[in-house]
Amino acid sequence: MPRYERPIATVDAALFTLVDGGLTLALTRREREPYKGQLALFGGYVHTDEDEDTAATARRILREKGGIALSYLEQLYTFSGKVRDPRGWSLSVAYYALVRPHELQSGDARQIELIPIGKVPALPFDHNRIVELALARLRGKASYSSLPAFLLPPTFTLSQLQDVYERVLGHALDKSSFRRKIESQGVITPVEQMVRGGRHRPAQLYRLSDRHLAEFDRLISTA
Amino acid sequence: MPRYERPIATVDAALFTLVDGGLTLALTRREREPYKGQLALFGGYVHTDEDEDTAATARRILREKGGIALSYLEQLYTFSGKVRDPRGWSLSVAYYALVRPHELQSGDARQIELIPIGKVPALPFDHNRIVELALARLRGKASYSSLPAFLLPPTFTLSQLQDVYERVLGHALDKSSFRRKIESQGVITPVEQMVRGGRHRPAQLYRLSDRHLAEFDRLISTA
DNA sequence: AAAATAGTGTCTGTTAGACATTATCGG
DNA sequence: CCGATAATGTCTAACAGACACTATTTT
Repeated sequence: MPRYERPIATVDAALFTLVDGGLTLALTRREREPYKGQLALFGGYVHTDEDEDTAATARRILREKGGIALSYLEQLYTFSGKVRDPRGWSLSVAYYALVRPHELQSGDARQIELIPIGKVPALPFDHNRIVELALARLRGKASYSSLPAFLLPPTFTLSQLQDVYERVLGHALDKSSFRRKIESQGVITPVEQMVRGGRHRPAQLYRLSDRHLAEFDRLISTA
Repeated sequence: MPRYERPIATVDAALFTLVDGGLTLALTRREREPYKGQLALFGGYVHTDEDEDTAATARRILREKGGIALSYLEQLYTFSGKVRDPRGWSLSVAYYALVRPHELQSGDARQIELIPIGKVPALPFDHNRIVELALARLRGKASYSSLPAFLLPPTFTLSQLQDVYERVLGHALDKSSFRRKIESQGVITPVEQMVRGGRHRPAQLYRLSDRHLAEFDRLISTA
């Protein structure tokens, strides 16, 4: 048995969604010390009596604090050290998660604050580092996977899909190249329905071919 | 303050090197229970009084048990749960590391067992999962970065470099395409020296242009 | 000269990027 | 018919993969 004090073990989650089409971080006000009342990532202690593993901890915290159905959850990185938490040597297993906009409506609005990713304020602990890493991971995976589609409703048009990719990646994409790439990768399947709206040609609706994340054989064009 | 017991916090490291040109995993025999005497990854408790963070824990463990100078160290994933360790709810921050073959000579040979990656036996805890994930990460990064070069001496020929890439990736590469890719990415720099040996044309020696990992703008050919 | 490996050249099919064109809706 | 967005087509440059060929050493 160890002679050493066990570190504090917590889980933090960077939760992303779309608000008015823009990539948005969901934060919450801390209910306890330290930093009580401050805006921070969703986070909490590992409950060794009820959590199967740290992914379960993350899901429990988001369920308790927001009541949110996640479309994607992935472990990001584990942050650790003596100084990152005033309570002492700590270890935070960080996750990032995506939520579809219409799912977020069902969350407890009083416990969720939505901040556009360009306007994230200074956060307690090393939460700004976590957000930066989560964004980098999100952008990285967006360039070679179906990840951004998990921010959309179950069915969507190709224009909507291109728009989310552009929002996540942060730059414009060529329509023709984008469609070629997405269709050649077989990650989406047309559904028997069209969207009519506005005075223009109706758009084909699609869904993800697979409920899980699909990786492409090459990168999305960098335009 | 939490009402919950803190989980056990450990660090495990999958250490890779080359032996006779082949990718090899370095293991050690456990000095303590549980699984005392069994072959396992290098691992140990986080020492909150002396370790700056978990990367420092990993370096300390490898220093103590092997006396090894690492050429590369990267956090891999954090494994957690109630059942993975007989001592109780535990959390292992897993790392993987690369060592240059000539550096391994300086390690304590009695504490290191070298196993070709095709012949890794059943290991305690979830160490086989860690090894699999480490290999997958290593192979993934090999296809778009200078990572395999960290398994070579500071200077090397292009033939040696291609050989390590092939060993890590597990398949042959086209010589012409490989050289084009590597040289176009600017990750290596020729040094003022040639290697003469064998009855053939001497080879140009190179070194990495940067001490750090360099990523390519596209994948290495899949041949 | 022969053997062996280092290093270069060339052809071809595929793909990304740019951009133009056609299609189909609502009004 | 017009405005708007959906969807498709075309051209070109860049690149990967395959493979042939040349270069320089030792024996």
